[in-house]
Amino acid sequence: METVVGVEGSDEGKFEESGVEKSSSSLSSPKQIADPVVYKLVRVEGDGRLVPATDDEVMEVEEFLVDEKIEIPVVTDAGNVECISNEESSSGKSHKESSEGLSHSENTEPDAKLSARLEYIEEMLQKVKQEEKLRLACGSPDHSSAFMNVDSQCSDQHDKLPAIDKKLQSEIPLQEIVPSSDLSLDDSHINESARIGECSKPPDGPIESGSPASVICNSSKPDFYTLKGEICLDNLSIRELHGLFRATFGRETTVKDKLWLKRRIAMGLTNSCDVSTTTFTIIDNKLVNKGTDNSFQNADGMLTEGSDGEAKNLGYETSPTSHSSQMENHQIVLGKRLGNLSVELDCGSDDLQMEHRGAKRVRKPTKRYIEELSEVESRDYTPKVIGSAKNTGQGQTSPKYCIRPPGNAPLNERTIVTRLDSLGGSGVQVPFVSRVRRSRPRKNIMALMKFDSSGMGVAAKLVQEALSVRSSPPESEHADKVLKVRSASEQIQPLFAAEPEKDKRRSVMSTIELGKNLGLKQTDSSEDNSDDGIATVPTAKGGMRRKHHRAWTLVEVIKLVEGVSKCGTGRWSEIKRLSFASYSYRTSVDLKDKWRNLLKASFAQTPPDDGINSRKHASVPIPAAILLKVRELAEMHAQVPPNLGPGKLPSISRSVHQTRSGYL
DNA sequence: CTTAGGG
DNA sequence: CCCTAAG
Repeated sequence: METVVGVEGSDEGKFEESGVEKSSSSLSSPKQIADPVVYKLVRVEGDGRLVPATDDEVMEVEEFLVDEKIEIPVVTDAGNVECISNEESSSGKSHKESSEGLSHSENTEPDAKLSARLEYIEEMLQKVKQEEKLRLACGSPDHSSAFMNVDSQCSDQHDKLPAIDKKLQSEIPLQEIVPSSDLSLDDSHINESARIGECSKPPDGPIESGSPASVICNSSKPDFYTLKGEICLDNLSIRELHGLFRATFGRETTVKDKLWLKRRIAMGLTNSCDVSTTTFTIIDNKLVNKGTDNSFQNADGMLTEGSDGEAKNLGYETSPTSHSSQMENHQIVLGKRLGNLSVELDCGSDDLQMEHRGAKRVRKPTKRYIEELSEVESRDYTPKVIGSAKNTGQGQTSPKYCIRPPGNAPLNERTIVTRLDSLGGSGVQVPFVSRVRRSRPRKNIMALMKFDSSGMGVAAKLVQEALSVRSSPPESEHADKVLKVRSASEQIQPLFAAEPEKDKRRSVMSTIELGKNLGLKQTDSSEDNSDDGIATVPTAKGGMRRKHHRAWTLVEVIKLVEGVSKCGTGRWSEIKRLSFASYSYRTSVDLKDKWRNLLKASFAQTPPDDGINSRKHASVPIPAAILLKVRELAEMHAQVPPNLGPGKLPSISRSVHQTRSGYL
């Protein structure tokens, strides 16, 4: 015992010296609550997070440390050595176990060795640092982390939580929904823990409850959380509770109900405990390479034989990277879980919750037509809600938004796309449905896909940033050009990844047909744009207008004329097939429209100008020749089928006459 | 589906 | 360009 005490003291001193104050500071500063809780659960906190709370425990640890010391050297450097370490640990463990017994309980051998301690300390320091880093990176308040640590420690030391967790898990593996959180503390806790357990599973991988840890857990009892939650929180004032709440959940709460606060906080704590426990467990069983993440884990290891090996590894040298990553994930997960929890539980009105819900409900099943009529609706209307994206939080450990798993079909993609609505300036995310050409998917589909992909990229960005940045519609063209290259390849799957930066260009597909086609027209290089620059322009007022407008290039016009001359007017589909096969965009309708315009233009021009194609105001100057041709064709066709247009003909004929006269 | 016409 | 209505 004495030895132990001495050890503790030394540890403390060391920690302080090293400047690992963080743990202590966090603990002390954030909440008074911590003290009570800590005391009960983790007494060691004050000393150092890592140090076991109880003397007995400490002793145990020391023992472990010794072992570690001995064994560690072997395992040391490998970050991945988990397995090895484990084995070793197990071997070492066996010794300890024999002496200690399986349960971490206080089987202590007063062998404390400084060297072991030192190592341990070092490890701790590293961890702490990493934690700090993470925290900073995440921007999460120290408190939370402190909490987590505390929790973890507590849980670890007592092993009660883990036990609960395990139990719950085994019992209610898939229960996600908390029926009623309000019922009783116990119930809520249970539910929560169960849920958490489940949640934790996916990210980390299948958890098995056969590990030593589980055994330990079983031995322990579930009263822990109750104690923690109720007792600790009981003493706090509302204000303190609020603070605690904030620390725990990272947000403010307006609720003044002490009970509620307590409950929630308790839950949060429990959760965190659970999480940590779970992680730990997982590690034991699965040996995730990440190595143990948190100091508490180390503590665990020390205490429990199971984690022993891991602790060792860490103590010696864990690869920082894996370490950090793990931690990050861990934290994130926790946060998410908390968030979910809060959402589910939400007794009061929290912004977060509101947001979530709001997002979910946004979608409106409106019909397309209706949509058109009412712009507002159009925006909101979305077949598939993106809400899913938001929801993703649950199972997903990944910090980023996972919009959707990549393998989805194009449709899905489209669905997924989210657009930040410029509306109101508030960065509301609205699912964006690209308006595809209803009529012709054919080749256009490709274009669409591409479009979607681009759009998606934007969307993704938006989502991530949640800023009011809107895709610049006008630039679409430019973008198109830029993308051109990519567009060619693009036709296939945009494959928007969950990754925010979707911009990444896909490897080029063999599909450069477009390029070939383009090759046909030498005239317009600009025209060759294989991709259609479809961009939807969100008009503040009218809703989104497709900016699809693709300027007709001269080549196109020429082709059109040619086609018309060949096939005649009205056989647009034919023309399209013949002359515009290469152009995916430009539907027969488009051709027709263009022709109409051309006709109009030619006629309009003709009178004033003698066929001088002065008309250059348009970006694309149409050569007189073309106009002439158009006129000619118009005339011809008009004349050819006299039946058709008695009404129409007159005008044409007249124009023709004029033209002719002028021409001739 | 394609064509023709209106917005 | 988009959207629809007709054949």
